[in-house]
Amino acid sequence: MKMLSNSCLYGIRASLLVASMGEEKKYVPINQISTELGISFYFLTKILQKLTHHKIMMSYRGPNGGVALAKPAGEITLMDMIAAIEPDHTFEDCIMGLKGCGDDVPCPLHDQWAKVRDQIKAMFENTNLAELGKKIKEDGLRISM
Amino acid sequence: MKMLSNSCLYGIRASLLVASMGEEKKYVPINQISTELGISFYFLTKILQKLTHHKIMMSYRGPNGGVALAKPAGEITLMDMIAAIEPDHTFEDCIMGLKGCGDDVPCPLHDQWAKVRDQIKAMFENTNLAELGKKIKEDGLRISM
DNA sequence: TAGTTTGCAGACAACGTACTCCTAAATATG
DNA sequence: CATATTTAGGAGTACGTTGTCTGCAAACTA
Repeated sequence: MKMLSNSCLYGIRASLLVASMGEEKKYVPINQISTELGISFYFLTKILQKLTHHKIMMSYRGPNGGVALAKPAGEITLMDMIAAIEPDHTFEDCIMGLKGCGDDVPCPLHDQWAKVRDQIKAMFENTNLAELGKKIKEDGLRISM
Repeated sequence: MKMLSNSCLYGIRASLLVASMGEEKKYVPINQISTELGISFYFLTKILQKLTHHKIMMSYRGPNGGVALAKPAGEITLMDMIAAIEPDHTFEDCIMGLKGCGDDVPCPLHDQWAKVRDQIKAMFENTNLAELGKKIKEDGLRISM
């Protein structure tokens, strides 16, 4: 069950890696990120460009250049990332794909689905990069394969 | 947020329509289903073929032919439909797309996501066509656009 | 038997996502 | 200024899903 596109997943994992690098090294080269995460350099470049366009990251060209978070990690939610990378992604759709489905004219699964859907939405809205980064460091979790 | 492919959605809605037609008219022509639901006839034909191959539906050619449920609607769950139409669909994947993520080596979102994921899975496993069809009839809900 | 209705099967086109490659622009360093 | 490094941006490829079309097989009807 694929909730998010690969682009989105790659963007989140890359941001998490940058966030976990700490402050000492301001810009992280995309080449290094792609190598550590096992993601195509060319593809990752495109995705991170979207993030810089949306002011979630900032970039710098030339030697010692790369990308860095444009805001504190605690102020970047997963929902921000999704909105930047997959702008058409919505969390309102009917699970049966019916156009007019809603609280007033619900489809047969509407009530059950709306509850679950809202949980997912809340999960993305309430999780920020700092929180995730902390878990990665403290619990020894990983964002690479 | 698209949980199921269009093929799956079309298959479910078509089955629901057939189920709601009652017993008097044994076979329902695909042409009629596609017209009522606003789905491409050619495409729907392909999808329903998958269902007949999986013995969820049965078909009959020639005049007064069409498709019909091969079992009582109460014995066909949404999960059965998904398995037949989208055989590669799994409900185990990590939401971050990480390969080895699981209860033992969880990704930062694993615990939250596993709970939601299991709810979705249960929803598909515990809902059958009879139940949905009943709601459609009694509550005046619709499966067309 | 001939013609009509219906599903079956295979090929094909259109589209979006994923991914690759190449050139240009910016920046640092000698 | 020349060269190396690194992102930016546009073009192009690969593949799966969606959707279309055509010919064929089965079944009914006259």
